[in-house]
Amino acid sequence: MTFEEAKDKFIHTWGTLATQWGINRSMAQLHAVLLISPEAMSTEDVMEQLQISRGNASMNLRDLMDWGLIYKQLKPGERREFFIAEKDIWKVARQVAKERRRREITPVVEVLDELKAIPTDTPESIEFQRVMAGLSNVVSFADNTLNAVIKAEENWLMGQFLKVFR
Amino acid sequence: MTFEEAKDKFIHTWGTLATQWGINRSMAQLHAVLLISPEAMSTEDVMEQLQISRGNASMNLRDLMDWGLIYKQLKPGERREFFIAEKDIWKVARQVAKERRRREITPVVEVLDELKAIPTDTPESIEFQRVMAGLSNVVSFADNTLNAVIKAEENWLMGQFLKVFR
DNA sequence: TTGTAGTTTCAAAATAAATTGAAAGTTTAT
DNA sequence: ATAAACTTTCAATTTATTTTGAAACTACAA
Repeated sequence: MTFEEAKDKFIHTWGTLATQWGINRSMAQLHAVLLISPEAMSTEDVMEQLQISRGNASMNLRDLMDWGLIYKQLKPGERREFFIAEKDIWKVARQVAKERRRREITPVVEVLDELKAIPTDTPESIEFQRVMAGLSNVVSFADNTLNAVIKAEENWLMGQFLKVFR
Repeated sequence: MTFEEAKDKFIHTWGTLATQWGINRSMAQLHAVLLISPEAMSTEDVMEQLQISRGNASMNLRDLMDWGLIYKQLKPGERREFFIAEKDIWKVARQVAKERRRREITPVVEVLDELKAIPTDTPESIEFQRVMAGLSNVVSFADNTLNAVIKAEENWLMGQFLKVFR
């Protein structure tokens, strides 16, 4: 397999995979392209490489910035904007964990807490309670696990930071 | 909030949440309904409760069985099939972890292993290698974490099993 | 100002995914 | 065998999501 083929395969695979999670193809492919590019790229560059429209590129680049996965880079003397991906993959994982936690875990916790509070009189409501309690536990576990990832890396970064001043 | 309201809220919330993961609304709502039902339910029952078509119910009940989240139950003297959900929420979590691992992690590992093998000559291909190696690490971590969930519960089950013969 | 290079927005079009419903298929009882 | 009760399948429809492209907007330069 040549480098070009490998590159295409990666971009393509990443796009397909992302669809299974809630992420759209363009966004995943934009991320893939920027991840493996040693240079910052302009909107025009990525549009051409992925054969997508200007609007699509613009919107998804913004979403990627909202997720904290890519950054704008201004080149001196250049009018247009360039984009560069966060290259520390653990930081990428941390960002994704953070976002997913915020979007997916937090709202469930809130609803479950609310639903755990209903009275248990009938057999149906007792069963309901049991399920809510069980789900609460599982969700807490997921939440703690994600937090561990997020915090572990933060602590590691903090460690590196402190070394400098030792 | 009355019990009926809580029930509706749970079913509705679960359906919405599921969409963010790759699961469709009907499947999630069917699961929710069966989870909180103390009794096994017929296809007709769930169709009526969720106001969905026979075909939709049939297909999604099958998918839920494929995921190992619900079971068929035959009632003596009854011709039609009844469905009951796996009520051990940790077992549910374990099943979901297993399925997602199989569908989402395994294929990525394969592609990454293949892509890690390309030659590193140009600056571009060196960068590419770095990214692939980094992703490999992260994916391995996710894989190990999921496995820990899966195995922890299996060991626990195995422990319970062995107790009987002690 | 006015023009130019660039970015963002958003209604409309294209694409993808979920759902329906009726026909075909199964199983059991008579 | 035939019918009745029930389940599955799948082409057609509906719904939801993604993508396009051109107009509106912004920032800068002459």
